[in-house]
Amino acid sequence: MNWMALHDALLDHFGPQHWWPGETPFEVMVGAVLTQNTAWTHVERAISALKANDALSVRAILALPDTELAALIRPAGYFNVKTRRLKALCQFLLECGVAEAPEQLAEQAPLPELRARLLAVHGVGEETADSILLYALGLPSFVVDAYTRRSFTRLGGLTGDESYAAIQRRFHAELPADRRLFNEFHALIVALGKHYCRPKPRCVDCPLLAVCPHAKTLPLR
DNA sequence: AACCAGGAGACAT
DNA sequence: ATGTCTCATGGT
Repeated sequence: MNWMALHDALLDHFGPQHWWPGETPFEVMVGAVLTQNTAWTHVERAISALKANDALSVRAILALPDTELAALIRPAGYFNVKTRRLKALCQFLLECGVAEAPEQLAEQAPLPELRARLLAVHGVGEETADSILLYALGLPSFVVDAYTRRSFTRLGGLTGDESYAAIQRRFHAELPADRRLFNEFHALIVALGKHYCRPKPRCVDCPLLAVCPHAKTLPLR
């Protein structure tokens, strides 16, 4: 199948997704950690709580006692784990000298090095690193998530057992390194996943099957 | 009432 | 390198 054609079909079907839902680059970074294996609606409450307590900044988060930070982000789940991860991320930004303007992290190194430095931060795995690179810093690093693997497996573009790195290489090979394209495509894939590629699919009559001729014969898993 | 959500780390194999 | 367990709230 043609991956660019799939993007166009998705855009036509679902319309622009306006991702990432967040007002500032730092808010996007925090959201990237909080949404790990968690529904976005829960993350919104946690971020609202942080805002309501003037805690949505690098220094404010680092200044909060763990128990207080955990209480604020409680609705996002895994609050003890995410408390440590948020602090590790903020500590990293502080040490980079971008505590007041986290978006300036993008000026400090080329994309591959930035990615490696993010991956070295506790609690920042591949998807979180790429989410930060793409949606907070505006750099063309494709985000691969559970929906991406499920949707493309079901549409016939992947076998389903590829590693994260292998899937990302595939996207980078199939598409021009355009940050706006990567932004919209990933968001559209999530929209597709939510509607048609849940673990237990309710509706298998996906209107996008026309773009992916092999999809009809694929087992749903 | 089980199942799941825009994962990552620790640990064993 | 790859597989399994844990972390936790709140929707459907």
